[in-house]
Amino acid sequence: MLYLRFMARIKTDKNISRKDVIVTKAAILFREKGFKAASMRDLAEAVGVEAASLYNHIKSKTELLHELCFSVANRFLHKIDEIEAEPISAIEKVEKLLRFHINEMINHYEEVYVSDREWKHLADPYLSNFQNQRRIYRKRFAAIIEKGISNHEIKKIDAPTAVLIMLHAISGIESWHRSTQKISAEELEANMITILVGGLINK
Amino acid sequence: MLYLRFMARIKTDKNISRKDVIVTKAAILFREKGFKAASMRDLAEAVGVEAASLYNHIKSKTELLHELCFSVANRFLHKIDEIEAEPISAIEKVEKLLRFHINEMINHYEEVYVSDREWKHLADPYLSNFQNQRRIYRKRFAAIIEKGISNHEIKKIDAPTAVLIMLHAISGIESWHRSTQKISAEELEANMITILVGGLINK
DNA sequence: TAAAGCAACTAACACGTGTTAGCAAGTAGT
DNA sequence: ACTACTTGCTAACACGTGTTAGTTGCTTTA
Repeated sequence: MLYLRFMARIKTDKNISRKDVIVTKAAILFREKGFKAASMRDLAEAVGVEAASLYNHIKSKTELLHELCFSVANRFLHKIDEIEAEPISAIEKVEKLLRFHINEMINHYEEVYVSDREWKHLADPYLSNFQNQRRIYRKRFAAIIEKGISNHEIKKIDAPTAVLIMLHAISGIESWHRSTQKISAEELEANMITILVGGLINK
Repeated sequence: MLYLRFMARIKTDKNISRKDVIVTKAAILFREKGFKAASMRDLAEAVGVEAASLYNHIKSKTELLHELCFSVANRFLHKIDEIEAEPISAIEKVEKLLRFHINEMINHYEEVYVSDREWKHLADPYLSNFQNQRRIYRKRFAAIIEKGISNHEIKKIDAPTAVLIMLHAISGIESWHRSTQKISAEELEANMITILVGGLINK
C-alpha cells in the first residue's frame, strides 16, 4: 500500500522532550480558557497534531494539571527554604519573597497562573496534597511576618491576612500582562514593592 | 390514570421569584466548581428539581452568568458614581471604595467571586460589554489615585498598578471565607485598610 | 367547580468530551 | 537492508453536556 500523506511531528530541540512541549502549550491553553473549557482537541491543534497522538506522551489530561501545579509549588517551596535560612531581617525576607513571586509571575506567567486558579480541578490524592503544601507555605510566610511584628519592624496586623493580601495582590500581574500599555517589568516590580512593603513597615 | 408521585416545587417567599432562587444557587455552584464544571443537573439538584424544569424560569445557562456578572458590576458602578461626587480628599475616596469592595466581598461572596473569576465564559456581546465596564471602572479608580498623587496625599506610584493591587488583594478575602479559624469581619476590614491604605499614603 | 396558566415531570436529541485500539509511518541502531 | 522502537494517524466508544418537546400535575381565578 502506498501512502503519501504528511505526518506531523512535534518539533523538539535537545533537552526539550515532546512531553515538555505539550505541557507548555497546555499551560497557555489552560490559562486562556480554563482547565475544564480547554479540550484535548484544542491542545492537539496548538501542538500541531491529532488529539489521540498526545496520549503517546502523557497519561491523561489531569496529569498535565498535576505537572503544572506541582512544578510551580516546588519552586516556591525551595525558595522559602532558602530565604528562611538567610541571616537577614524579617522585612528583608518578606521583600525577597515578594520579589521572587513577582518575577515568577512575570516570567512564568502561564504556569503560575494556572497553578493558582485551576488547582481546584485536581483529583485526590493530588488535590489534598496540593492544598496541604499551600497551607504550609502560607503558614511559613505568616511566621516570617509574625517575627517582624514581634521585632517591631512590622505594624501590628494579623499576619495571615497580610499574607493573603500579598499573594493575591501579586496575582494581579495577570492584568498587567494583558494590558495594552504596560509599564516595564522593572517599574512594575518597584511599584508593587513600594505599596506592599510600604503597607507593612512600622512607620 | 392515577398518579401519586410527589412533585417538588421551588419554595419562595414573597418578593423572591423562583428565578432568584435559581440564580442564587447558581452563584454558589459556580463558585465551588467553576462555571464550566458546574452542570445544569448539579444546579437542579441544589434547587430540588429536575434539570429540564429550570428552563421554565431561565433561558440558558449563560443567562445565569450574565445576571450574576452584571448585577455585581452595576453595584460597583453606582458606588463609584456616588463616591466621585463627594467633597472629600482623594485618600478618603480610595478608602471608602476599598471598604465597599471589602464589604461586598464579605457579604455577597459568591456573586462577587463568580463575577470576578468566571466572566471569561460570557459570550459576546456580553463579554465585550463586561470588559468595557471593567476597563472604565478601573480607569476611574486610577483617576482618583492620580489626583491624590498630584495633591501629594499619595506616594508617587503608577496608578493603574495601584488599582490592580487593591482589587486583587481584596479578592483574597476568598481565602478568608474558606479558612477554618477566621478573624472577625471587622478585624479583616481593619487589617486590609491598614495595609493597603498604609501602602499608599505619602509618609 | 370549571377553566386557565404556571411549574413540574419524563424522554430524548444532538453534540462535545476524554480516551482506547489498532495500524501506518517515520527514525535509529546493527 | 533488516529490525526494533517511537510517534503519528483514523475510527470509534462511552459518557456527560445543554436544551427542547410534550405531558401531567398543582394553584389561582372566575
